[in-house]
Amino acid sequence: MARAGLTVERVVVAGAELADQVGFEQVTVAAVARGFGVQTASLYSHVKSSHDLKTRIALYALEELADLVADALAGRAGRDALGAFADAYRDYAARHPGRYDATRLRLDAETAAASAGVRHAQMTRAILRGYDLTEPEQTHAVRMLGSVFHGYISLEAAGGFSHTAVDARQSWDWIIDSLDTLLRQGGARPTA
Amino acid sequence: MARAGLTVERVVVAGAELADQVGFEQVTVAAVARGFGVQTASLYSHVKSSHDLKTRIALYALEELADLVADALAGRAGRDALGAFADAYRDYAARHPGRYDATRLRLDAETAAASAGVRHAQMTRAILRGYDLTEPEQTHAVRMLGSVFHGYISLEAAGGFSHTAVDARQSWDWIIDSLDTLLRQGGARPTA
DNA sequence: CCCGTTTGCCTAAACCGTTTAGGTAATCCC
DNA sequence: GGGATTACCTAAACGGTTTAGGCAAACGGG
Repeated sequence: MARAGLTVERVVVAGAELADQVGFEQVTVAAVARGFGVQTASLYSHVKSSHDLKTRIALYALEELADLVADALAGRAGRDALGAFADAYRDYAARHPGRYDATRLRLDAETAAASAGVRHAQMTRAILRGYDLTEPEQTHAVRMLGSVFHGYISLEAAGGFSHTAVDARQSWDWIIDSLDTLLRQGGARPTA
Repeated sequence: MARAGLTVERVVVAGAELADQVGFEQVTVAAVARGFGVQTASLYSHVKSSHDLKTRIALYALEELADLVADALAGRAGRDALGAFADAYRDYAARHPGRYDATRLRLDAETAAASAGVRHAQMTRAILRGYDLTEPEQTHAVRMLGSVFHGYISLEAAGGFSHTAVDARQSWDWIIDSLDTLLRQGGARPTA
């Protein structure tokens, strides 16, 4: 019986590719097994469960994305860094929709703490260091940036912006410019 | 054989309640049937498929939320309206997590066009009329507001903000204040 | 009020994905 | 070359989905 040469890594990568093709939701132990021409039960030597498989795909995508973002950020600061940061996320979501979805899988606290999610948060804070914000404000700003990018990308992926004539790219740029403006003046703080 | 008196509406409402209890993902034709003490197959006279059930729950939640938002908005304008609008969403998500999740179900174009999603967009535009924005800017701003609220609520629900000491409510208020400030000055348009 | 129609719910059965248990054969290491 | 490990298998239970076909309750008209 010729072996397919499965390993956890190969299974996870195959799962990630499958996610991009058919959607993260549709990634199933059985479907991945079919891709390898192998019995479903055979994969259970490599992954504990369907949920385990999905979690591993999520962690993999999180790493991959963090690497790309780190690259995009190298040597940039201010509005330039903010734009590169945002574009890295948006590009990844466009190129790898399934993996990007995986990225949003709810992880339990300890798994999350050990994941590349931490690097994402660090990079966001690094960008904000280019602006002049007090401590609680910086946290608010981290949350705001996460919300905007995350929200925009989901809504765009869900087709939420395709009904209007205005180009999504223009809105994206306008939003980034606005955030930059806002952060430069220290956020809400203006009517002081 | 005593009839349970099922109708599409009762099935959908039961599905929505179940979603709030166990999560939208876990809503299944079989589970709803169990709730009625009825055979699974019986529900298929009322709902075409599992996907059809979920779509109907989504449309129901979208209507309900639009009604609440409309109420919250009545007689308000400016920062006041913006805050009430945002809080209506956040409250709904907190009170009915399953239904809020349903709200984000990917709908095909025609279903979306016939849904209460249209009212949501109209209300967002109504708020923005209180600020002085040119036409393309208004569309950008609609997208930005949608992104922020949507993104923030998802991230908060996913537990993304629970690792830091800073209170989520404070961030929320800071973000709304910031958006208000930003919109009052016309968005990105600063260095003119 | 009774008969025909509609409709609400049923049983049966096929299909698919998940998961566990236990087995066999290929490969690795000494 | 032999013993341990690894990769993959078969078998089987379980649960959700969905279709087909049936019976009985409710309903409306004569």
